[in-house]
Amino acid sequence: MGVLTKKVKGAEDILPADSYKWQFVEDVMKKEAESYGFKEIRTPVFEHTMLFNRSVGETTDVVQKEMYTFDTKGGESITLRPEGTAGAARAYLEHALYNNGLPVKAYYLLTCYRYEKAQAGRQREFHQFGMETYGAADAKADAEMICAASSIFERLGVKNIDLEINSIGCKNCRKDYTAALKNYFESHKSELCPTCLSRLDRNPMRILDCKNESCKNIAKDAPTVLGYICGDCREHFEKVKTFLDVADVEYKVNPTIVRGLDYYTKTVFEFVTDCIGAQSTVCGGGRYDGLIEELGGQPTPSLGFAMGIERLLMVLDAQGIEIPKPQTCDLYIASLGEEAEKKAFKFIKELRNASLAAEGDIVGRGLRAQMKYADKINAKFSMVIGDDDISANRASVKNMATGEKFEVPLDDGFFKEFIENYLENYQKSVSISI
RNA sequence: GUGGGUAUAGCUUAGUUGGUUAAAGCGCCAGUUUGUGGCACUGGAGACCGUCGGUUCGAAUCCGACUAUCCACCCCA
Repeated sequence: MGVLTKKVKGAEDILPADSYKWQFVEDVMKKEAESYGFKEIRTPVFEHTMLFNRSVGETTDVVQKEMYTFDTKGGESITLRPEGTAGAARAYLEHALYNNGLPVKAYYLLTCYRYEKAQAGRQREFHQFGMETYGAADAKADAEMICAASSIFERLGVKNIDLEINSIGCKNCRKDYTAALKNYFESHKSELCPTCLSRLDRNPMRILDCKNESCKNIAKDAPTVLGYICGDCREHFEKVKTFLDVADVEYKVNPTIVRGLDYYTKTVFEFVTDCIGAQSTVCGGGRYDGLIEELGGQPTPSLGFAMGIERLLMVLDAQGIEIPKPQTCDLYIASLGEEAEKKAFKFIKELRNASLAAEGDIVGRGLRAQMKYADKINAKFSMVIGDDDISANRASVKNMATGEKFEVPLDDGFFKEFIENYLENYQKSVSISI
């Protein structure tokens, strides 16, 4: 297969046979976000490279080795977004959204780009759903954010997904903690893996996240953040937990959760599962009180999360959760004979004008094959028009699920009879619900 | 960036110690006598067996390289 018919590594096609699954989960997400008072924000796929350097963090892996960065003909450095928070924060500042009153609540559904080695649950182009709140310092905002993520899983029927939370403190207490950690790991330097050795200077908190057995062993007895965070941060964290309890959201405190993007402060959380392979984090987020200020705005306590849609779909698949297939065709009209073909074509057009989904033969098949096609596309009703029917001014409509047949007139009375007597009853009997 | 696995029709796979025109199921198309789908039956299309090279009288099968893909490390959603 040549390069012309080969997709780029790490990219995926979402095919017609599967797109309904995406539409379904996206719809659940949108509805959920909107019920929490969030409105959609859409930002460009690319931003100035500096925006990500500044917000995601110069020392992070994402910025250092995973960004799709290029120079434009005008000499600007542009980067395809590796995540959604930076662009949303930029738009918040650029358009002074705070002037509409705080808090500002926004959600997004977008593609992200990271140049990583593709594997299960990790692609170079992937989709995220995310929610962001700006200008809310209270722990209730944290709890609300976590509730929103949690209820999306709940509505989709996801089981065995664990919420893990932690607090990594504010800028001040993190300084003390980082120093204590560094001190601790210095004394175990010889037992650390090479990667962790390099982390020791840059960002010792990441050592806690290492999967290497020896490092894990040392990390086990390392001082925990929770022992170092200041009074305010501690109080904030306690309040988050209290409100999660009030909302009946189950969680586990995991002191080793360290998010990989620099902007996080205080509350951090992840939803993890063991059913989709090594990339087990389906949703991650937290508070980023310093971000807006870092980008040049007024100090604005903010928070958010992002959910990987591919990973979420993998979870649904692994847990055997079936997404209802939409029944898209209301009426398939099969036709036999020249006059009948014209009549069918006209009817189909009129049904579509009335916003119904109608189809007919467009490849020149025989009656039997037309019926097979009607069955294949899962049409609700089918109808056969022959030249005889035109002179008789009657034709039969068939309910494809039950096989029942009904006579309908072939003139203007058709629409009234078909829509009112059959289609509406059918709709009621199936009653599609989310 | 480091490892490991896999590569045969659109999909899932079979192919015996190397031996003629490379199988099957699903899917697709057409038919099974007059104008009605699902079931069943019949037939058909569809594969340079990932690529290049080597061993051999002979390679889908053995060897090598490359490429693609998958999984894991790492990182993150």
